[in-house]
Amino acid sequence: MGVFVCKGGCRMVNYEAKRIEEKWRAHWEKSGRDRTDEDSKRPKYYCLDMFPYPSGSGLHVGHWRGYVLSDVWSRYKRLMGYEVLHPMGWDAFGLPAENDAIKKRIHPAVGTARNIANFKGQLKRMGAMFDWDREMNTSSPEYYKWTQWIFLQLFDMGLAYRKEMPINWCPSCKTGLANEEVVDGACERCGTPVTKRNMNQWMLRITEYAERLLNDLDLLEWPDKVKKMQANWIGRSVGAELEFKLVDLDDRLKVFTTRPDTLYGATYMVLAPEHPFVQKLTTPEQRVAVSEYVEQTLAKSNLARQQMDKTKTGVFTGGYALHPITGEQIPIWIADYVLMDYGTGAIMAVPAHDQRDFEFAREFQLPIVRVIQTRGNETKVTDLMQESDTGDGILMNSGPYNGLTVPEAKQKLVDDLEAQGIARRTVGYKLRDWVFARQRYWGEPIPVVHCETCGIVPVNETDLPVMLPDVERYEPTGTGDSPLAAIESFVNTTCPSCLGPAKRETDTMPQWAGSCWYFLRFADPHNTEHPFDRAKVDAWLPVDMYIGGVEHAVLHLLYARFFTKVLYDRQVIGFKEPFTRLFNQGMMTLNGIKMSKSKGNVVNPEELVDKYGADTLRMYELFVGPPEVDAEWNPRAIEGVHRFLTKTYRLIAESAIHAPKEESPALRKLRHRFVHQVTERLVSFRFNTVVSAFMEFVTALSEQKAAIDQMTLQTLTICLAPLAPHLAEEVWELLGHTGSVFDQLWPEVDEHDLIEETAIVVVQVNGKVRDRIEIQRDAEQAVVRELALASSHVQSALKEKSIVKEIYVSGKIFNIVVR
RNA sequence: GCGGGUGUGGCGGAAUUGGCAGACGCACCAGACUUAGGAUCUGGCGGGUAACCGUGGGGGUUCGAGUCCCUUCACCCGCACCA
Repeated sequence: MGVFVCKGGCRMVNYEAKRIEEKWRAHWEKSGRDRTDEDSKRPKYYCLDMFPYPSGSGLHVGHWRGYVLSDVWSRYKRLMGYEVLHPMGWDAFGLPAENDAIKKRIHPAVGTARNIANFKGQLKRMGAMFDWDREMNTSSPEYYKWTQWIFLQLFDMGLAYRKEMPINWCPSCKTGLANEEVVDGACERCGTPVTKRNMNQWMLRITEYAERLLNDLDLLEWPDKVKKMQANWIGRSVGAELEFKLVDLDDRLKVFTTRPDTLYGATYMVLAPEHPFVQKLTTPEQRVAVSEYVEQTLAKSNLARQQMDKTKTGVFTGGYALHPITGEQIPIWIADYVLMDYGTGAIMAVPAHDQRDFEFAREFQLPIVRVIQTRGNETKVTDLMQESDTGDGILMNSGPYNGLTVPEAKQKLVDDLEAQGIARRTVGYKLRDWVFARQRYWGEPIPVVHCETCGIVPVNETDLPVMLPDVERYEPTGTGDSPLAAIESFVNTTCPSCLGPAKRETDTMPQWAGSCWYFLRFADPHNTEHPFDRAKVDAWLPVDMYIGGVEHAVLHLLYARFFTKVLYDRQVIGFKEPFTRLFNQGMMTLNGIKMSKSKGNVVNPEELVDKYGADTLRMYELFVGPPEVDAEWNPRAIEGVHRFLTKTYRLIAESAIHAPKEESPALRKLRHRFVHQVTERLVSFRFNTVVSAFMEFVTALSEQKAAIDQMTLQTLTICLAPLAPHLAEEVWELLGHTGSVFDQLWPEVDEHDLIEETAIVVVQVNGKVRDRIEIQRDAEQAVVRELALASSHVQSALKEKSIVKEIYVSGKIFNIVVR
């Protein structure tokens, strides 16, 4: 124990964080303290961090936040008697490594390995109890073999398919993107505006799972915000497909609508410019205008199509449809506000009751017919409408349906049209199938071959993994081919089916692929025969607590849920949802902006660990604010936490020597109140207030005149252990124990010790505090009243007033109402 | 536009079910110990001389509102022509 002599000659214990932390880290490593025991009789608890992409820039204090949180939680659960699985691994496929490879001519595997070593060292210095024996890396063949295996299952189930279609294309990353990766019309990674490109693509049929992905959100203890974001993204809407006959054509036009009740208000139709009917509907007079408009639309980037002021544009095709009931002719237009990949790519436009249709109708002087009489809107002169009216009401201008309510009309109209075979109830989703191929090098090769005679043939399971070959140049070709296409030894192969010559698929999987199932692999990370042993996975999963940033709300979290459901259907696992509970930690900001290397505003944890120790930084990360809220880094405030730990260390170290066995009743009360408070705040994830509870307790202890007893010191140490594990182990040893503090159990609270005999009652007059009086807890109201009225402060407030009413909240407040 | 969130001292933030607003920490001020203090310890610290006033603004319910209701403003996040 370090001791220094202060000015006055007193000897003081010195808190040597660095020495203590190195000592215990070595200790834990040697004893295997952090390894998860498969044979433990304790109940299981799986606490998982969203595993990191090992970037070159390492960790900053913002990254620490989530890892500290999960570690505190894991250690707390350990002390609560659970066998905790708290693993860590690397989401190691991805563009930065590849871009680095292009720039520096280092193989991505080399750069990635170096970054991983760096990350791992940093995480170890944090003192987190990761079970490093389970470490894994999505870019290793041992792992991606099974990612490819899962792809084969998807293929076999018909959930992976190829389709020629215009997809989102990032000209800078030179690859296709999923819908989820396009933010405000730009590439999520690099911010480059995304364009459309027609490509033959691997897709995953995630839409097939839309309904279950939506419904099963109910099973999850996730932040409402995230559930809403997913629900919103899936975007379920109930409606109907209606068929319209076309004038002079044999075909029927299908439209999707959620408002079949407004059928009589349909004054025109709109097709997406890409709609297959456009050609045949267009009359010779309109041909030029139409093809010009179609060309224009296709040339527009997504960004332009979205962000351009929403002035409606469009062209009349010259064609007409027939109203299914009245037989009236309805002109058919094309406009880019109708999207080809939603619904049927065609709509019936009801300008009176849809704002977009209204704007379009105004722009092109198309008729507007009100068919719903809404409350407070008595006008029947539809030309006077200033905007569409989407309110509820009674049908009008709708022939036999007049007088029905909106829900009645929806029901009856669809029933009637259904009877004629020209309507069908359907559900539409905003969710699109997942573009699951990237034209880049550093990813899992998609394990199929293209055979001239057999077509697309999956690689035999026994031939997995399809190894990612070494290449000379990593640059994307930009032609839509991945760099793998240039490697003949990779491309040329034999067909697993007919054994004839065939070519390998050269696209790779998107970065999300590996993270779609890594949480399963952690239960059995070294299995070479299977992706994992089902019994192990079913025993550990689902993840009890999943901690990570909210930025994955619809990307990773939706994809991982989809994979889980597929594997459940495939009977590879026995549960439908991967993550029971989710917690999103807030970001760390500096000068109000998100901390990041690229913005040049990172705070390096290494220096802080050197100066104060990891325990101080851990605790400060918690103290900085509510864990779910963004927090501004305050370089000074960490001092306060460090002072607290120094004080705590001294208090325990110095008290340890002469600590009596017997505890005083006062300390016993103090201790129980503390444990109660800290536990309550911990379980409700109010970690910032957990830290203040410690501060208050230690201050109260240091104000004690009597020596602090052993029980109190032990309790303090155990409670502190999840937050400051190194310090706790050290003082646990100083208190004379030999084992790890993490083999102890979290202290229990005796409710009896929380009850105080006396209470302070606030005396108010007309709601204003006038005095405080001490009473026996069970004092009768009459006694309290007498004491309250005896107070001189109260008396002066009562002067020349008469008492109207008295309210007594037992042991808390006595309020006298006067006039 | 739609959906969600947040507004409390100089700052970060506390405040079970409506019941003492400002816990805890930072910064600041004063003092102690010191050759010295960017160490440590003690005290103070919303505004106002006071009565009182104070949780973005206005209104309401209540004996009592940061907390509930209505209204309004500001900022943040998500979605965004999804028929």
